[in-house]
Amino acid sequence: MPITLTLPDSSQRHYDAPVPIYKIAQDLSPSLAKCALAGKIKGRLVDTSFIVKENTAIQIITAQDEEGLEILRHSSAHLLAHAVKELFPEAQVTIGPVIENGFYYDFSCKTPFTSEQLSAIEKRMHEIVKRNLPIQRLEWSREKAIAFFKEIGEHYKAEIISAIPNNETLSLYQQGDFIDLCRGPHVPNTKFLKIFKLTKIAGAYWRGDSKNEMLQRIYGTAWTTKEDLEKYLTAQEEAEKRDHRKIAKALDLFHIQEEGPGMVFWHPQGLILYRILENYIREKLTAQGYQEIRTPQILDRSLWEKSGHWEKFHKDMFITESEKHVFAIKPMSCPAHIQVFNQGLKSYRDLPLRFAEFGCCHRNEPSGALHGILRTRAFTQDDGHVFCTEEQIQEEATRFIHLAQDIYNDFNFEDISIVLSTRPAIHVGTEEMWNKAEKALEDTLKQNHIPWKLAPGDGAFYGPKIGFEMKDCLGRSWGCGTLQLDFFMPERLGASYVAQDNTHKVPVMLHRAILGSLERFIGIIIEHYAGILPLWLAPVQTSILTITDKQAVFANEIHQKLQIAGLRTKIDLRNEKIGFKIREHTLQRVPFLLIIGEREASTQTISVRTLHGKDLGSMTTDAFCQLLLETVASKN
RNA sequence: GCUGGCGUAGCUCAGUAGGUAGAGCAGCUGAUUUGUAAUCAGCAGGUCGUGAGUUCGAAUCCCACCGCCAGCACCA
Repeated sequence: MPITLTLPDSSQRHYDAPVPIYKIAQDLSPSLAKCALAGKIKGRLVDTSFIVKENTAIQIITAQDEEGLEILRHSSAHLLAHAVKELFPEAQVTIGPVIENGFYYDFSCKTPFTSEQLSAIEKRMHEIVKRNLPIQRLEWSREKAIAFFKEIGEHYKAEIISAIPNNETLSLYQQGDFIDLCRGPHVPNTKFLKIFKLTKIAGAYWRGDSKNEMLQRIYGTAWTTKEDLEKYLTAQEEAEKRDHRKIAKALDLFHIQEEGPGMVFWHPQGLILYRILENYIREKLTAQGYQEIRTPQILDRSLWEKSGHWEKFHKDMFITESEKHVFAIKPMSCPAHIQVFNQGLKSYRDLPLRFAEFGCCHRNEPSGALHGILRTRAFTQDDGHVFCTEEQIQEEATRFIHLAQDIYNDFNFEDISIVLSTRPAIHVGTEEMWNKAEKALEDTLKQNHIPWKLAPGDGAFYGPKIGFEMKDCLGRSWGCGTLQLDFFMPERLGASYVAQDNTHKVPVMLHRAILGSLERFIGIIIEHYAGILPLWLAPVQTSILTITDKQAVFANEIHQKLQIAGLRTKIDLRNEKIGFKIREHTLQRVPFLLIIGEREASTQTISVRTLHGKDLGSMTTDAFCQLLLETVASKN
């Protein structure tokens, strides 16, 4: 039966009989055939050995295509498993997917891999590549596949097959003696796999469940060209220099020590940044009709029992006691905010009622989760709770999202992902409530044309949430802003208002934060700006550097003027060369350096040098003040 | 919490057939009065994470604990 194939440029090719992809590539051009990794028909990726039997659109995939690179990485994972099996026959293979920038493969083995073994494995991978092994697709029955993997002692593989639905075709891929279960597609030959590097070893639970065995995971990265690989590795090294823990040490912002794991000692410089953020948010919230409150740090166990936290989270709370009463140090402020709401009778006319608190919370996070100031055990939330009617949800959610976007804008964040998390397996409240709540959040996102990712089952036990996630220097995501709908806790803690019809109704509560935790947000912005904070955030905005001590009097006058103008200034009168002073203050990332020598003193001007070494020339102190104040106001 | 790695001066790091510690920077003292990213010299600085053990002798070897780093799990 003749078939007609449509190419990406809309041209057509005719064949008299079914034809494999590699043949089509050959017919198109020999050079294309040489680098063909796979084919794409009807949006589905297939091996080059795949035989096309019907009229269809077709595309040849090479390493230049995004999908081609993914296939390369996937095949690299198989190559890794192949090498491991040759070197460590007793290791069992499990899964080996593609991830951002590379791949990993999980192995079950008695002893973990060492870093020396990692290089040996990498070397073996290169050897296998040189063997030019064809990679062939096999389609076996379930019985045959299970029997095969059991026979060769690959029990995890057998288990994986058992979990695959009966109606699905089982495909396996063979390169030399190595056979792995895989959906495919794969590159046609191991010779295509050259540009890769194994990066790290780590433990990982089988099926991502901590109750299961811990497997040994090997991570690798793979690229189309050597240059891409080098570029990636250099970029990683550069990214590591942005680590907020390193920068904070260099800039003397804060420290954490053994006696207080996950708890921050803020130094003077760091606290300046902290306070700027706090006051900035305070102003924004006040403008949005929030009223700031402050609630106790520890509260009696009975309140946490009522709220449901004791049952669900008491292992994660710090507990203390006094006179036979057990108290929990608050892990969040919401139950306390309801207590404030409950004081006095509330009318529907009071709603929406917006409370804000810079609530210092303690959570006993697992030791392995702690990470600088991005994940701590003590942190301050820019917390807030909106009490409103069901009808007001949409409007309040929209107001919140606009506010969040407005604030993130001031920090020039471009890479924020928005995640909608829906009901978890264990949750309170009725399905009807959840349906309503999830829909309300989804509608808000839709109405505001905000793209989001869905995270099914990731919601809080009392309600669904919208999360704003930001990335750190190494691309790890951290939750910052959040909006959580709660139809449950107000009722549980006895909140009510008098409605228009004179009945008592339970308000809906919106939990919300924009920075999330001040600690985490500061960590994120340090990495985001690589420590070079914009003027409005810089702990020291300008340093005055004298050439000799003859200019001390004039320098002090300037210092005083700048301080009166509300600028954060340091003065360096040390008997050092100007180059030395410039270097030190530059390393401290001070945005503007004022050089004061005899010339300046005699003309009553200042010479301004930017952090990036640009000479702004001489100007009067007043002109400089104005320049800085304008820059601060613009948040640039 | 789990797996692996790591923990030496204020900071960055060196220090294995086990013989009781070293550099640079910072600090202090002195000299230098200097024009846009490191002036010179001298001095001082460490219970080698903590505890217990092996040994004539431990930063080094063994064990336990604490913390940090990476990943996993967790993240109200």
